[in-house]
Amino acid sequence: MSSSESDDSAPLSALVSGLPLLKASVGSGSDSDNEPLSIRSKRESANAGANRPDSDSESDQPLSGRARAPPKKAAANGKAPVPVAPKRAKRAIAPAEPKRPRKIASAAAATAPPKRPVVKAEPKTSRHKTPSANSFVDRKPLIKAESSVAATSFDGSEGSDSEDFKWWLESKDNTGPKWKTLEHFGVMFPPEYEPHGLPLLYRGKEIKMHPHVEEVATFFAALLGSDNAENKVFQENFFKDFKDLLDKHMAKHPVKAFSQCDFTVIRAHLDEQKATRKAMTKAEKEAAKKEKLDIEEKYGFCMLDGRREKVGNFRIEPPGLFRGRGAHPKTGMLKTRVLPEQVTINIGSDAAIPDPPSGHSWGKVIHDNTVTWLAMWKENINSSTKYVFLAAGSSLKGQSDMRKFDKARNLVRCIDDIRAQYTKDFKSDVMAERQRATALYLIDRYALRAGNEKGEDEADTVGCCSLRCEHVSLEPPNVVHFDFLGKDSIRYERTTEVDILVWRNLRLFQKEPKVKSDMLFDRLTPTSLNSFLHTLMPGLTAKVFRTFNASFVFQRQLLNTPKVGTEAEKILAYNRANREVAVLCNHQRAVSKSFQGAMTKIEDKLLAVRYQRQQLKDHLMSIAPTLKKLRPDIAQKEPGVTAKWIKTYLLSTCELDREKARKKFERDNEKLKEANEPVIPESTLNEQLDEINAREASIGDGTYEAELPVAKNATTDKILEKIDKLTERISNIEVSKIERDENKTTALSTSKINYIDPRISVAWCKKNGVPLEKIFNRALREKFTWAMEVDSEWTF
DNA sequence: GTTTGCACTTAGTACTTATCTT
DNA sequence: AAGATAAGTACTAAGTGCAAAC
Repeated sequence: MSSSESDDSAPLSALVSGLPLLKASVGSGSDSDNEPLSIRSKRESANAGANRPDSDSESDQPLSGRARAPPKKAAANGKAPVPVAPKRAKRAIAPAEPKRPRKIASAAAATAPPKRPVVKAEPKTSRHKTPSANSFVDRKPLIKAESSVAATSFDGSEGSDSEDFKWWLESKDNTGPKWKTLEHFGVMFPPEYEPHGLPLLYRGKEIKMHPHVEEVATFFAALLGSDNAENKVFQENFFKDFKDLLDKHMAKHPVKAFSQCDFTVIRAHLDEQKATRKAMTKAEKEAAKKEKLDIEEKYGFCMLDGRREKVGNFRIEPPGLFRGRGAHPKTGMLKTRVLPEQVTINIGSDAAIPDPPSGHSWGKVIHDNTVTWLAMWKENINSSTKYVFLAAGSSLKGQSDMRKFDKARNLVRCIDDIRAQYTKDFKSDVMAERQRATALYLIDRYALRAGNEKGEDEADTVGCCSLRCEHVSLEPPNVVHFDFLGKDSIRYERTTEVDILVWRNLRLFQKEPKVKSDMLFDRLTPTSLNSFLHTLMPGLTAKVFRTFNASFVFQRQLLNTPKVGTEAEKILAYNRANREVAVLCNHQRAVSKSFQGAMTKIEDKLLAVRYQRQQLKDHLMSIAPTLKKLRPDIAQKEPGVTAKWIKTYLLSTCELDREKARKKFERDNEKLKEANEPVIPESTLNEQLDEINAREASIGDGTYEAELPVAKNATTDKILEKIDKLTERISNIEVSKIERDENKTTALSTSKINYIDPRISVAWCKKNGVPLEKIFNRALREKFTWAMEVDSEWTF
């Protein structure tokens, strides 16, 4: 069980051994490391050597009774016939009305004084000034007046842009209103559906559809060939909604079965449209681009406390088929069109209320400055709320982002105590405490999510608190195998060694009479866990551990950056550190369709270079066999470069060379023609082709003598030099191959955007003289403006 | 204490644009 | 200059966590 045994399994080995704290080659595991690590490694070794009397049998006694307590929620997957109250089912069925008036903009302030000071004006739903009538906007120059869309916009000439405003220099707590004044242009609606009039084929017969029906058929046609369209549940849900529409709008239609529906006519039309769009002229493309920019100029910005700030998702989500992830029971259902009447606008009480689309009115207009959203509507699938927020680079988002990282950074100081606490609680006599401690260990070490309870009408995914016995299998003496679907139905699979007490606890929590579909931590909920965490550090919740560990691991991994090295090498080290974090957080992505092809290409390239090196080695051995003593590598055979491979390779070069010769011939002649000069006769090309053909024949019968990649009379030194060059190329290709393979399923962006404190990266850039643009794209630089001023010595 | 609603963060994917190869 | 590939963006689903309502 020595931790060293996992070192052979590549850079990510530390995870296998169970440590989010990866083994940095710099000061790995030594107490010279940062404070928190040293404590942790001490605990690590203490636990490893712990020779604690096996008291499980004793502690089982008082606990087993509690363990028998029925799980809060039985398996949602229907595997277990445990009687379960359909907890939230009614939520989905229940109509939206009557809604409890939990928050009425004006009344709330009067009746129950909220904790945060709320500045609210009375609703002014009726007051409809047009934005252009607004004095504020009036004073602005009409920019882009020629535009069809935006006659006015917040162009930044008044007030200041958010980027000039260094909010992070002012200390600001999280209490109080989120803004004082707020002006914006509302939301943008998707275009109305334009019927194409093309039929559905039912049992081969054309059926022209009502536009409302046709629209939905077209949604499905667009997905033909995708995984969604192949998914049974998706098909069923789609078809039910589709059929309802058919029944509603088209009397006596023959459509009965999905299997008889053929959407290919519509699909062909969609493909055609796509091709047309692709084939647009440059001017047309420019015009479309400009139109898009104009829209963004108008809706894409708002004025918040007099500053111009970017709005995030100002477009109302268009109708379509709900693409729930994983085994979502509602996937494929029709997501209906959102009308202005369903949209609530949140705006400053003194601001002009944006015009709803003509002939429509807003559902509600409120003036709630305790929230950050500009508009809101309810979506019909899960009746969840959709919001229009400011963009990631805005001051509001930036402030909460900074608070998030500061909180995680706070944990650096508390983590030793917290770990000591939960380690102690592994042995608690109180079942709930033992479960809590064990769960916290998993959250801390493996960056698991809290794991809130989920409904019957959602995909069956879990986090730490909602783990079921079936998700964890144990192997003596202390090996744990996790296998479950987490957020977005991404599989979490990991085999690891844990603290022996954790292992015994997990065994205890799984004990009969529990069955595999029972909750592992039946005495624990995210709420109870979080309220316990609050007692350890203000504001501490389960998710903070993810942020903390991600940033902490990242900073530690960056110690591997070579002190002397090229920029590329440093960036490589940076990306490796990033990847460690991504693996820790289980940030995955689908393997791209082109991956295998690209991989094969790299392998071919690698073999081709190896072949060259083999040729040189062979040559050296023949002209200077004694070199073998000095350079034993010369005698080594290149792996993969077999006689069979060589033959195939050489033959493939013939084909390529023929193609090259033809192309060159054509190109040259075209040029000559243009210059009115005599063209090269076809016979010249034929001579070249004949040569290649002859080569091909000699390869075929084995008489071919391959050309050396060096001059015939090259000295041994020259050849050795060339070999070394090839060796470097080979190792470069191999590294890129490994990188590519490791990145195949790992997404680095999520951790970079959400988990890694940007100040670590900024400090690293300053320290290593790497320009920030090399690691943060424009969006990230905008998002993290608040982090830019730290110096090179800043630490998380 | 439990349930529900709400607000906000986190997440992967589909599409678009920029850059590299050939 | 086109096609391939990588990088970046837009989109929206799916989480967390707080607090009001019951």
